Amino acid sequence: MKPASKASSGIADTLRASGGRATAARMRVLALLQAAISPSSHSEMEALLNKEQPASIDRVTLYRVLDWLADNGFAHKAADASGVFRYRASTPNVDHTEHIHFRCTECGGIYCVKAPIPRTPRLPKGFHLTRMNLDLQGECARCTTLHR
Amino acid sequence: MKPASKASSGIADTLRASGGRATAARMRVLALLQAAISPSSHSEMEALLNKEQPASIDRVTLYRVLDWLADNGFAHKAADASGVFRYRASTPNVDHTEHIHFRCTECGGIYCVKAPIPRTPRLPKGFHLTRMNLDLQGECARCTTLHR
DNA sequence: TTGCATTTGCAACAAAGTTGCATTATTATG
DNA sequence: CATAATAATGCAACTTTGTTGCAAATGCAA
Repeated sequence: MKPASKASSGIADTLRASGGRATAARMRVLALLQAAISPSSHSEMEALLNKEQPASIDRVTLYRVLDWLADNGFAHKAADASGVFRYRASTPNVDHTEHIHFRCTECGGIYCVKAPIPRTPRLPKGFHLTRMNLDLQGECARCTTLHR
Repeated sequence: MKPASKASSGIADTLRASGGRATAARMRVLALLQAAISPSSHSEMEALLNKEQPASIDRVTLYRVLDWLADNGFAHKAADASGVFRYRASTPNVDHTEHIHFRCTECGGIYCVKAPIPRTPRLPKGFHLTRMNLDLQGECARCTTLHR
């Protein structure tokens, strides 16, 4: 038998797998992100959390939890059309390094696009490339329909 | 003869054409936007303006001028990846949409790279692409030599 | 040149996000 | 199970970015 330090509730193990700790805040926030139908802002998450349990997670902690989730591949973070960051649970078991992302400027959602990565352009002598990023922007299907 | 109210310096007439007034602030800001190689933020514009003439345009006025230019079709306004609004002249002297930019992470310089733009990837149904941006980062030739 | 609406500058405010630090909670280890 | 190490949290204060109301200045038409 394998007792496991605390509760091995799936999400907890997943979080621990990244080297970090499986805290109550992280699990609640990730669960909410996974249940959300569209990318959520910090203030929206805060409202949600306070609704299900008043004065639950500190403002700053929520910022840090969201960023931690994004930094560790559990969520995507992107600014929406009005410049506010929105977070969205990422699809597990998908490697995001080898494909292109489409960013909806309306809702901030990030979608994977099946397309070949363009080959590295030739640079003038002496220039050294360390990062190349193809950024697609526009309006996603959901926002297009909702919007009109 | 047609004396024209004040100075008919091209830009002034263009601005007046939209029904608004051709003020000093609007002309300076539009000129700077047109000269800029990449979209500029409010704070960048403010720094530029103060460099060429200290304490020249009020912070709030600059916000209003930029928004007025955007609202009247002289500029485009969009939030960048970090959530800050950036403005770019809508009819710049040089068209920067058809080539790629290389940003030096050392000196911040931006260089135009002659390289073919990758062809537009196929998107899922309902998705609308409005901007595609290939972002190259690294060290420019000058910094590479200086640095080592 | 004058009248008047439009712009500007100023002050104050608001929202979004960050930082430093003391306290608390998680987890590995004995 | 106890506990020490350290990672995460809460709190207060702060920064940056953007907005609003209003009096004073300016542009423009007549």
